[in-house]
Amino acid sequence: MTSNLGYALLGLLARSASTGYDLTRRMQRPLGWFWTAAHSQVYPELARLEADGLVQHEVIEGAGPRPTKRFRLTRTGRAQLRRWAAEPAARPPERDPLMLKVWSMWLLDRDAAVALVEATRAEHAARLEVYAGQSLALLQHPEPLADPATPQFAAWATLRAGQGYEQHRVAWCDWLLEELRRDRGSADPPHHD
Amino acid sequence: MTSNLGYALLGLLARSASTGYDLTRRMQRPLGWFWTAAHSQVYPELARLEADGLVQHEVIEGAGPRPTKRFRLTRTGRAQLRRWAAEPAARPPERDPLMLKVWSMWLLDRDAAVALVEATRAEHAARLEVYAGQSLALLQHPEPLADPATPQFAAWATLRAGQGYEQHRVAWCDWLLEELRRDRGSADPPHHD
DNA sequence: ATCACCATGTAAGCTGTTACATGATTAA
DNA sequence: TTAATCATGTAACAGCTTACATGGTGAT
Repeated sequence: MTSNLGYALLGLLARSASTGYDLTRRMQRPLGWFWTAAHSQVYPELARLEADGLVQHEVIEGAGPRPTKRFRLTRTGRAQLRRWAAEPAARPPERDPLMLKVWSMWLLDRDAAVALVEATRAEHAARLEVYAGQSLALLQHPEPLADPATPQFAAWATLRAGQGYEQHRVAWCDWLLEELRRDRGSADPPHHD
Repeated sequence: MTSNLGYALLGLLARSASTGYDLTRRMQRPLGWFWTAAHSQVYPELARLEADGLVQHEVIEGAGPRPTKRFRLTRTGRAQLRRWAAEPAARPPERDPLMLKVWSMWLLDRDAAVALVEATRAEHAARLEVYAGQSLALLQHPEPLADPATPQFAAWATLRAGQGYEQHRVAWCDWLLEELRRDRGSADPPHHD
């Protein structure tokens, strides 16, 4: 019954115990490259995980107006995380807002289409640079990257996937720009409103 | 105020007028490769679009127990679709269940990890074949593919993106499998529960 | 003095999924 | 006669986003 968000939190807690606040921060990067959550989602989910016996908290001294809780994985939680990680992942229903726009791109004149694709390309290229920095940081300690049983290896694998994705998007943008620019004949859109 | 789903429907109606039922079917393929919706979402959305003056319906003869409605784009709807298509697309918060599993893959023994990645690779390779078939179908009429002002060109561009994406995923799986298999020393997972 | 950071929660609203509901026509 | 297809809707629920709410400590 545990949700994807729940497993994201378990995955963070398997690395180290944290407060809800800290988990929210750790969700931003690098986990946030492929799964995000706001704190308003994190706190109720932690309560659910605790009700299911997958995590436990102890109250520690902290700065907030309410008691500060440090959560850690239980043995049950760790076992369930392992079981879930081994099951094949369900393909998510892809929802790509850019492709939705491209789907209706035939209504645009060439300049508008080119501008859209160029803006997209720039965003993906920028993300690639962020990943390159992250990559350098990981390569500072290359030993664990060779061992699939380390969390560093897992982070490395997801980063590689992110880089591959961005490279594919940049290449696609370049292809599309070439196609759009090759077309010199029909600069007019099909209908003007 | 129109949602992505609304623009998906407008994008379909810009190609041809349809009933809600037919729009639901047309959402499956090829639009469904990057945006899906169930009929329970389509009907209320069509009502909203009509309230906003972006689509209009006429009642036609049909098979259902209720009046059958054929929807078409209004001039306002077409103009709004064009405006929206030209604006840069917001990057969606990426949510990739596979990467979530990979993030916790360091808890698995090598065989389980390999099995997971192999299953993933097979799925992406299968999708590539589907796209290849779609590609052949589009290439039966190659003329409009050279003209960015045709809906065929737009469909072609999204298909190209889909192919690039699947290729990148397959390549990433192959890289990861190699990494996992190269590691012969630490076949044991870090903790057994 | 004001802002950022630590820290935890609730509430309202939107999007999307699954299930419920109806009923005619056509093909196996 | 049984199932698939055409055809349209509602309801319940899950997940996520945005906003509301509180209050202490340390830096500028």
